[in-house]
Amino acid sequence: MRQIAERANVSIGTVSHVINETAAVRPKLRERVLEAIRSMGYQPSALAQGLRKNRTNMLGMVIPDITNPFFPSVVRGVEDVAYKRSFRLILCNTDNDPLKEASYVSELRTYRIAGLLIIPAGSTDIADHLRAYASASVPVVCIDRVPTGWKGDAVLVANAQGAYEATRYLIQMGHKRLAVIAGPLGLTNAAERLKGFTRALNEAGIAIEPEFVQESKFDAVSGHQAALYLLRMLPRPTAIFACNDLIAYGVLQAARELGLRCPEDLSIAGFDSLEFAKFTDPSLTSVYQPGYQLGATATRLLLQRVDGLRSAPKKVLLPTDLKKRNSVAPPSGVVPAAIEWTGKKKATGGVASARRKQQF
Amino acid sequence: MRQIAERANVSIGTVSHVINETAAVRPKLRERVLEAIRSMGYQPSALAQGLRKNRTNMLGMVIPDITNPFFPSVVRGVEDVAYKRSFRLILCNTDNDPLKEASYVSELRTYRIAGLLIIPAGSTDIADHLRAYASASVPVVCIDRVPTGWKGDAVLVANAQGAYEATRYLIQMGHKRLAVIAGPLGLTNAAERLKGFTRALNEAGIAIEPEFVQESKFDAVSGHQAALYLLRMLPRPTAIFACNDLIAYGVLQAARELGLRCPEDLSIAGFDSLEFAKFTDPSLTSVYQPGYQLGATATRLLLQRVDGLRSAPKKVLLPTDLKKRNSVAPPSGVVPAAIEWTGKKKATGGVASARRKQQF
DNA sequence: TTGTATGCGTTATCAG
DNA sequence: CTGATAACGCATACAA
Repeated sequence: MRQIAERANVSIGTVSHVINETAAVRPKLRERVLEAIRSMGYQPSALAQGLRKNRTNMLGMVIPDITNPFFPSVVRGVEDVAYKRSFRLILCNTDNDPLKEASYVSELRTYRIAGLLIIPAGSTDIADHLRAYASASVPVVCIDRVPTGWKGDAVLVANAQGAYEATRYLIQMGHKRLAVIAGPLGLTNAAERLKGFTRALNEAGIAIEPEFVQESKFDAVSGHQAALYLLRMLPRPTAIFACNDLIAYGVLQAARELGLRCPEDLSIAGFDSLEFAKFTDPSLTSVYQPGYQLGATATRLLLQRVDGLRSAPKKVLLPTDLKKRNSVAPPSGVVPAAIEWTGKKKATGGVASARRKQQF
Repeated sequence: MRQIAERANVSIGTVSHVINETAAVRPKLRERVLEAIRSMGYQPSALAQGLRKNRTNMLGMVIPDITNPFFPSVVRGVEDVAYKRSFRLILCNTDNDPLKEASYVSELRTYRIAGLLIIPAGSTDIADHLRAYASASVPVVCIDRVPTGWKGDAVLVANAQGAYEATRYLIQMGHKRLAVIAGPLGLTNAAERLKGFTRALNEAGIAIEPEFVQESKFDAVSGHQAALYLLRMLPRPTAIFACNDLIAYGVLQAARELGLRCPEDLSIAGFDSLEFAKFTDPSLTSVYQPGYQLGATATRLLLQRVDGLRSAPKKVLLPTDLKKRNSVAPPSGVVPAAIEWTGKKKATGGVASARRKQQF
C-alpha cells in the first residue's frame, strides 16, 4: 500500500479509502490510485486485514471423512455458496475422533474464521467448544447431525421420516421378517433412522425381533459383518434396511457370498442413494438425501448469521426421497399389498424378475 | 500476550521467548509464564503470526471437483500428512474452469500460504501463475496432471504404463476390435493413457480404427454417450478401454440399454479402480491408481520444499496396478492366449461365466 | 476531501 | 538472561 501511495502521490490512508470506498475521494486522485493498483498488481494481505478487522473471510468446515462418499457433495454445496460470497474454506477431517475434532475446532478460532460448519462426531462434549464460538459471536451451524446438548442452528435431513417410508415400503411389499442395520447410535442421524424403522413396524403390528436390530459403523466392511450375522440366523430376515448405502453394499456382498439372490431371496434398502446406487447389481433401492442442498442451505444460514442475523436458533429439516430401484421385491411366494400394485402386471412368482428388468 | 505478560510479571518479549523457545529463560519465570498461559487459555493468533513471519501454516489445495470420486482420497492423503506437520488446508474446487482456477491460485497468495498443491485444469496458462509462486519462493507441487510448460515438481501416476497393461490384457484375452474412450486430451493424464493404449495395439500389430478412439469428459454421462456411439457401429468393438471408472460406468449402462451382456458380448476395462468397482455388475476390471499415496507423496515433497529443500525439480511416478475382475472375458468363441490360462480350467465357451463366479 | 497516527498480536533485534 | 521497541500491512478515528 505504501508503494502505491507513493506511486499515486497520495497518502496511504487515501489508498485505503479508494479501495474500501470508505470515504469519497476526488475522481482525479481516485483514478491515479486505481491505475497504480492495476499497474503494480497490488493484492491486499488477507492476513493484515484479518488482524485489523479481527475477522477473516475464511469458514471452518469440519467433517468426519471426505473419503466417505456422502460428504463430498455436502462440501461442494458449502463451497459453492461460500465462493459466491467470496468466503474460503478450511477443510478438516476428524475421522469421528472426538480429540481430533476438539483440537481442530479450537484451533480454527486462532484463524479468526468468520463462521464454522461442522458435521459433528458422535458423543462428545464438543457442544461446549461450539458454545465458546457463540459467545465470541462467531456463528456455528451443525450439519447432518447434532451433538448432544446443542441448541444452536442445525440443518438436517428428515432421517426418521425417510427411514419410516423405506420401511413401510418393505412392509407393503409383504415382508414380515425385517431386520435393520443401524449406524452408530451415538450419532443423532443414525438414531433417528432407527426410530423411523421402529415406528413403521409398530404401526404395522409387526413385532421387533431384538436380534434383528444390529448396530454397525457407517461403512461397508462393518455392514458386511452385521449382514453375515443376520443372514445366518434361522429363520432368516427376508428384508434388511441398511441405514446407509455403504452398509447396504456390505449386505449385498454378504448375500452373494452366502449364495442368496437379491431381491429374490433378500430385499435390501439403503439410505443416501449415492450416485453409485444405480450401478450395483441389482440397483439399490435407497432413501435419497440431498447432500449438496444440505451443505448449501447450511452455508446460507451461516452467512446470514455472519451478516448479523440475530433470530432464534433455526433447525432446518430437508426432505428425503425414496428411490425405488431393483433391490426390493416381495418375499418369495408373497403377493404384495394391493396398494402398491393396482393396475400393474398381475403379481405372481415372476414378479421379482419382471421388476428387475423394469428399470436400471 | 500482554495479559499473560502482566499476569506472570514479565515482559511481553519474554513470553514470546518461552513460547517459541527462542531464548533460554530462567526456569522460575518460565514456569510462571507457562502457568499463566494455561490458566488464561491463551491461544496465539495465527493471523498475527502469519503477518509477522510473512508465512502461515496453511497449504492451498486446488482441485477440479471434490465430487469426482477419485479426488477425495487424494485430498485425504494430503490432509493426513499435512495434519501431522500441523499444516492446514484451504480447499478450492475449480470445476476445471481456467478462470476460477486462476482466481483461486492468485488469491491464495494473499493468505501467504506456505505451499500450494494443485491438480491443474486442462490447457491453461496457469503455469505462469505457478511460476509466480516459485519466484516468491512459495513451493508448488502438481498432482495427477501437469499444466503445459510446467517444469517444477510433480507427483503423477504411471498413466501410460497402466493403460498399456490394461490394453495388453484385453489383447491377450483375444480381443481384436478394441475401442477406447479417452478422457479430455487436454489433460496430460488422459493423453498419457491414450498413448499406453496405442502402444499396446501397435505392439500387437492391431491397426487402430480411428472411429474406435473417442474423446469424452471424465464422467459417466459423457462416457455413456461415447459408448452408445461406439456400440452402434458395425462391426461393434468387442472390448472398450474406458480411461476412468466413471466413463466405464457409463459404458456399462449403455451396454445394458442396448441389451449387450458384459463380459459375454462386451469386455470393459476402466482406470481408477474406485472402491465401487467391486460392486458393479459385473465387477469392473480396472487400473488401480493410488490416490491417497498421490496426495501423501505430493505433500511430503511440498513440505520438504517448505523446509528449504533446494534440489532440482522432481517428477515422481507412482505405479498403477491392474485389478482383474469380471468385466473382461474373451470375445465370444475365442480361446484366450495360453499365457494367461496355463494350469487353469480348460478354456471353452463357458469360460466367461466360470470366471464371473470366481471372484466378487 | 485528504493526511496522520494508532493499534491489531506477533516476532525479532538489540541494548542492558 | 530479560525487557524495550520496531516492524508486519491494513483500517479507522480524528485532525486538518
